[in-house]
Amino acid sequence: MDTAQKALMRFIRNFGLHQPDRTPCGQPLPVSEAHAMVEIAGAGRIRQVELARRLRLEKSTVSRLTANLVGRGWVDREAAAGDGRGVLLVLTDAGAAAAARLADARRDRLTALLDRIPGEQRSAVVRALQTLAEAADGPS
Amino acid sequence: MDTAQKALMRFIRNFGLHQPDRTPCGQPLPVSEAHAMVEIAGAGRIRQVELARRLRLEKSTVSRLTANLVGRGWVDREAAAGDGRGVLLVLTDAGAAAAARLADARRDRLTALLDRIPGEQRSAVVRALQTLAEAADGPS
DNA sequence: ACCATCTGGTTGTACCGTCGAACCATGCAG
DNA sequence: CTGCATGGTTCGACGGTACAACCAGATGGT
Repeated sequence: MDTAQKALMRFIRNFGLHQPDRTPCGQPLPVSEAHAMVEIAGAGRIRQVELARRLRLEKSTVSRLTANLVGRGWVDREAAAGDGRGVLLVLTDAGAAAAARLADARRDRLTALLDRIPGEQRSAVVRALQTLAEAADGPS
Repeated sequence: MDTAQKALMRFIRNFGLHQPDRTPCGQPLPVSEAHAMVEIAGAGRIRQVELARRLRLEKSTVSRLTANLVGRGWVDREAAAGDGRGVLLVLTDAGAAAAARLADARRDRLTALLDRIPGEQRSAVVRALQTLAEAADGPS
């Protein structure tokens, strides 16, 4: 459908998905780091390679990403038990607090968006988003 | 809603909106240029400043973007009639052909995505996308 | 035990994409 | 004509990603 095409592009631009650093939170946080924080917070303890898989990023990218988060004092690297190569990522206390703040900011932003949608359509839109995410889950 | 949050993030990652150069078309085209091509093709003849407004980008960004497109031989710059400052962007013949090819590739990709959605939900999802784009249209 | 291979990470290089600031030229209002 | 606003360009900086080269630890076959 052609209208879907335009709608998606319009959403991307309007919502600012194009703009690298427009993460609305206390500190202007790079988007990729925000995504990583969500994943680490959700997993509690996660292998770097697994994080790369979930974010669909190269291991080199994730390595650098992780270095940034460690630099912020939000993440600790631990040696993976039973595998001398692996690195386990864990949130520090500061990291957990930051993750909570980020979740708040993100929720605010999304709430603001959804508030502009008539109530009777809102749940349909949320469901559609889930469907879309699901559909995009498989191979490319 | 928290589920909407996760769905959106999942969609962003799964669909590869994070990855700068994953434009599926004949030539590996930078995403921003693809967006610009759509807009120019749609308008036929557009002021650079207006393009910036529609893409929600800085004029400096659009200036470079335009230079790239001109470099590809896809766009001509014309002087705006009645305003010595303005620049009018117009597609060349090659540019129009490229725009058509891009539209095809984009449609293919989106079709592939929508094909993974059960038929009875598909139209709802498309409508929801439009609603979302609409909602994200206003001030941030 | 040993070597080849695989796997997880790191570092180097390159590129895209964006912004803000400084700057220039043109238009416009008083 | 002076001062301000507007459209564009150029400069420098940085985020974000990929690929390739490399290293270290794991694994499996002989």
